[in-house]
Amino acid sequence: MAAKRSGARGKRSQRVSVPPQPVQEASGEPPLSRDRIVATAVELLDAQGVDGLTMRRLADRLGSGVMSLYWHVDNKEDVFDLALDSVLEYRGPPDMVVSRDWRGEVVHMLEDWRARMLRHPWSASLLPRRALGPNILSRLEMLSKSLSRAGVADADLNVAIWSLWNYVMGATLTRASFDLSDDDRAAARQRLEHLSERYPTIERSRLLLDDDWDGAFRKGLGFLLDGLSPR
Amino acid sequence: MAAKRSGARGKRSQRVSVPPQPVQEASGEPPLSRDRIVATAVELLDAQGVDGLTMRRLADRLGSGVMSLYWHVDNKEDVFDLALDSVLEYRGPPDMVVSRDWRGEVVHMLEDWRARMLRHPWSASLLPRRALGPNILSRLEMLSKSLSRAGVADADLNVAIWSLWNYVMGATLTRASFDLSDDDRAAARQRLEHLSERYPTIERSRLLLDDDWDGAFRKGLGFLLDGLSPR
DNA sequence: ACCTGAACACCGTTCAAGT
DNA sequence: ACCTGAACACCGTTCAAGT
Repeated sequence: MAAKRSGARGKRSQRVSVPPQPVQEASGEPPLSRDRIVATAVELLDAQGVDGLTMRRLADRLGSGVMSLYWHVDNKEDVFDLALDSVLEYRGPPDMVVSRDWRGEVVHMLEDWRARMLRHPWSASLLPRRALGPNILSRLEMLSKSLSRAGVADADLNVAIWSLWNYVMGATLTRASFDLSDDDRAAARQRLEHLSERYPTIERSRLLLDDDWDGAFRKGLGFLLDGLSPR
Repeated sequence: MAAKRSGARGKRSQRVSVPPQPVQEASGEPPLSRDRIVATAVELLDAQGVDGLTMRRLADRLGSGVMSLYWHVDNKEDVFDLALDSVLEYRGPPDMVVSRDWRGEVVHMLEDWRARMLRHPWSASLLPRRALGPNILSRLEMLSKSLSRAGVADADLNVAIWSLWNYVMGATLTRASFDLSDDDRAAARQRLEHLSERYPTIERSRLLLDDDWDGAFRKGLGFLLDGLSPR
């Protein structure tokens, strides 16, 4: 699948004559680059999930040979690391959230983090097993500052940060994978029907059927922050 | 763990003569069975991780052809589901933990859950993406009862359960994957050295170098339970 | 009822080479 | 400096068959 190169020829004949590009053919494909590879990897991951990203498919989308990728990245792991961090950027709280309101700041950052991961469901499952990139480190740095400002003791700071990390990761991972087909939901629902006698309490509270994920996330986060706040 | 049956033959010669097995050859291998497949899958996963489990290797260990497995299980996913639940059994709290102490009960179950998953590090990453098996449902049922008994309002019950689930899953997943080689630790340590100026706060608190995972888990769980307890 | 080998359509990466 | 195809050693699963 080396190139569309000559494929553009005669598609629409009204294109103005392009100034001759030194190396690059007049085709649509810009040259390969780390950035292009990462952006395309994210597209592919969004479309096909973790298992859907293969070096061959990635090269196909980029209109290059498979092995050309290896000039720009070390290996597939590298692609995962780069794609992951690229998705976790944080632009900071909106101005509305006054900077004296540590709780508002923290909630905003964590909800934004979760939302971004849910928009790229593969990212949540990758994050805990990869090295931490700059974007996620920035988020932790911000968290640390806010909690300090909130009066969390230095001795409790790391525990507090990890607790919030754990909560966000657990919630997002679970939500991301339960967001499957309706068929799956129906199957689960049916499996639970005749389980009532073995698990009466969770059956009664409809634990596995409640689907207000956003509300539950926010409310539980509230409880956790209550527990973390200096009494 | 179906049987050692004929496997004992000739190990120590003082075994009494075994009655002749009808079909099975005198070889060491008991016949294939779902249980044997699952037990061997767990061994393989423990030894080689998620990517180490392949149908071919599994068949090898079992001394059978690859395709023989497919008589007993539907596919590889099925093997994962069975292996996963087999590892999550809970035998209940020890008698020491008086049953009036809801907090002690909850902490015991959650620490046992985490410990089991850490003993089989592949299990944590599988749990959120697979259907919930009977053993994990029992744990949730128990959790639900304890929290009810503790006075958590019915309207908060599901949120409380999911919060604890999230915390345990996040903590265990993170711990399981950061438990890598010493080389990795050294590399991370070095990467952080010259990051101090970009992330001063997490650098100062040594967030990424602290390795009292067990202590942090327990302490953070304490904070969360504080937040969940009716005030 | 239980087990099998051959075959198919895939993988990631090494290597030696091309421009 | 950048890109390439062929080759290697793997995958999970379908199929048609054997006992």
